[in-house]
Amino acid sequence: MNYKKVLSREFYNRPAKVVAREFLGKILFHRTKRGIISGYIVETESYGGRDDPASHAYKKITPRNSVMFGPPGYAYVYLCYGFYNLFNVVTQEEGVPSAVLIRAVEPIEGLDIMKKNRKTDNIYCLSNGPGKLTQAFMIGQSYNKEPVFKKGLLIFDSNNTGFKIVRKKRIGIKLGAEKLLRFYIKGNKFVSQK
DNA sequence: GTACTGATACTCT
DNA sequence: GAGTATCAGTACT
Repeated sequence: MNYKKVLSREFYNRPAKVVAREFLGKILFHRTKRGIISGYIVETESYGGRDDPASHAYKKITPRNSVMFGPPGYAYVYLCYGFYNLFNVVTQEEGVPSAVLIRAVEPIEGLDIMKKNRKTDNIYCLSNGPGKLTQAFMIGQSYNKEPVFKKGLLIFDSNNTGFKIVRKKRIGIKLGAEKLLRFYIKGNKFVSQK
């Protein structure tokens, strides 16, 4: 597998919905002690801004959501329902709360590691959901507030562009659910929901 | 195939 | 104390 360049800080310094859209087809990459894990990003959701009631940063800054107010290109890992970590990347300039949730990934490398992490041999169940992909990729709380443009957890550019993008409603939220801020690759089998 | 439920722990009020 | 950006398992049709 050839990896092109790592996405720069500037890539993230744009509105979340733009980054969310451009994330599709890019490569999530994690260098771990057990080997390299990587996959194409096939599904994302955009959060943030003062006008988005579904965003954690909608009301005000708190210790938990403070990363979203920080500079772009940093990870925001959040524990949901007690045991699932959700992986976001902060976008837009410092002071503007916004982030992109990575919802699903198509595995490229590290299939064996993912299968062990997820305790299944079904490749379609390894990373087709936000909680699942953090398990498969071994992304935990320790990555919260860590940059994704250096070190071991990275997002690479790719020339995987031959696909159509579908825009849909976001999933699992109550407020702001009507906004079309979920993006996924049309026809991809690793998308969590159609 | 769809519908409902319980597990679980952390954050903010 | 209430709510939560989920998932897997079970019970149905």
